[in-house]
Amino acid sequence: MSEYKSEEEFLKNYDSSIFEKLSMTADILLLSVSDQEQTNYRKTSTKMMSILLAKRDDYPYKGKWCVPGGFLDVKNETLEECAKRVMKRETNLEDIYLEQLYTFDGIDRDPRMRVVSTSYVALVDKNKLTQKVEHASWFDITLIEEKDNVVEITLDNGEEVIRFSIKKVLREKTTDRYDFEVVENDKLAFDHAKVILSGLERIRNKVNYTDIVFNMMPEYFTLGELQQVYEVILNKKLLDPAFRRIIADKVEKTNKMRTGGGHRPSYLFKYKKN
Amino acid sequence: MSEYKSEEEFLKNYDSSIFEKLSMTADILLLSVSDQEQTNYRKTSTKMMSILLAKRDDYPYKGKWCVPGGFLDVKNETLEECAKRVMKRETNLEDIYLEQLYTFDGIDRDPRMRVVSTSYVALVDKNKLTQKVEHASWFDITLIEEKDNVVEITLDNGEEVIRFSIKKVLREKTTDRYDFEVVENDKLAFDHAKVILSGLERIRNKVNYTDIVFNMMPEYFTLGELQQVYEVILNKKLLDPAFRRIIADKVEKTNKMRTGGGHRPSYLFKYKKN
DNA sequence: TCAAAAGTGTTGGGAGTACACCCATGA
DNA sequence: TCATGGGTGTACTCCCAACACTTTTGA
Repeated sequence: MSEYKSEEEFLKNYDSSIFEKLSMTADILLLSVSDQEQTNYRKTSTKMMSILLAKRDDYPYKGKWCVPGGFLDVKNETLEECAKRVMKRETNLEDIYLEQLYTFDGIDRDPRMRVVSTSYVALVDKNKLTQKVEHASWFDITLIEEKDNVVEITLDNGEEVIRFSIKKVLREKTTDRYDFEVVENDKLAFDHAKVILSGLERIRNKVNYTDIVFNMMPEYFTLGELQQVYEVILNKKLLDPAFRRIIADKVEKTNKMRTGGGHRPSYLFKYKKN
Repeated sequence: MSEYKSEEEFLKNYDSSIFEKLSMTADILLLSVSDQEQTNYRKTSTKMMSILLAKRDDYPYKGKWCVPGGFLDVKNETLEECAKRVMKRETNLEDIYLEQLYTFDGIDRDPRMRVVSTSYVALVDKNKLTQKVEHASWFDITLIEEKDNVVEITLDNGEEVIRFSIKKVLREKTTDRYDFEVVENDKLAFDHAKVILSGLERIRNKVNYTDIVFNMMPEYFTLGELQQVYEVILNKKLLDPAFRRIIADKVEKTNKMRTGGGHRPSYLFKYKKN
């Protein structure tokens, strides 16, 4: 910032290229957990991660899907306020978990002008969603990590399937950071393939040392349901006794029970706020 | 982003308030570890974290200190390229550790116009710095966490002392996130007090589960020196045997030794790249 | 009756904590 | 000589993985 040594010099440069057609967007990676229908009356429904995507019908990305976002109103809002406004518009929800993810840019990100995008991750309990969202739809996420650092992601909303793969290239050894290179992607606009993977990894990393999952849970839940959410985020099966011990002091047993599952009923728990 | 349903509508809004006087900067939190002189010939020099600040002599922050930064050249560079350019300008260093920290904004951040700033943390081994930097100076950092979630930070470059304090207000329980409220600050421009604390916390969090410290180390170092760097970042004393076991497989013993310390000489180690 | 899930107890290994101890140096 | 830091061994604690086991339900 010390480029401008005086007010005069600053004003002289005021209309130079730093102001030229720059705009910002806040993009929201809205994640939740969905229930898959089960045929066997005994089985509990399995869960999947899901993401809200919006279908674009504007030039130049007509027909492509993207993470919901909106342009920053430069005069009137902060980036986070912008993110909340987009959330409200897309889901009619307020006061949900929102966390800044990363600021993505790239000179050719948008062919129309220079756009820098700050992305946010939002987590919701899908049951809270009442209104049917227009031009948007929830996609179930399947994520497969292959051995050569290639990640295959499949998004499925029941009607359309989006597939893309990303190669993780080691960028820096000391902190184990990777650059994401999109290998294949035909249906996602912008660099949203990268945004999605970043967000999923962020949540996965936070699961083990925070209580972040409770933002995706309803008020009352069984320990089995909670465990399933952990499992779907971590993408691996957990052992029941270990899991129960670990989350024991994070939850509070209620006297409510869930019956009707063709098996022993389970107590409902809620998040202990201490 | 689905605000613009068609190209026409998009173009109609092209010159609306989203383009009005928006600019971005990349700000660099350049951190290192300094050696304090020791009077006793036996004692090893103690270390402190240190930060590079630039003195502003431009309106409206004349006389204040700030984290070095520069405006994004909208047409020609990415934010990260901008950060690297600033690094090069301030320190003449290239290829050092650089990590995006957070995108700070706030409508009134800069009184002249709307500026959104993406901050980066850079780590260096101070010995690599050859050139004397103009208008900039290294400050030793003292950080005291008080019990009521107030953090006192003192920056000292030998001539001038900058003191500020920040209150950490719980923003969100599940992931233990805090908002920073600057309680007191007279000598730092913009919101750089917050930027500094964010960066210090980021590094501290990463110390335990990454090899990030090695970015601040010279090629050869003793285990005592390495331990001191861990201690100064974590702000607590570590036990020797435990520390040695933990970092044992991250370092490689060389046959070089450091003598002349008034005590048993120590082997020099280097980072094991595996 | 029995498959499925709820829920508990026990054991062992690996990681970190704490402490005790010896080694080598140079003013 | 001795304060100072370099360096190692060991015993203890705690957490978590793994496994075995019992309980309860509804078609």
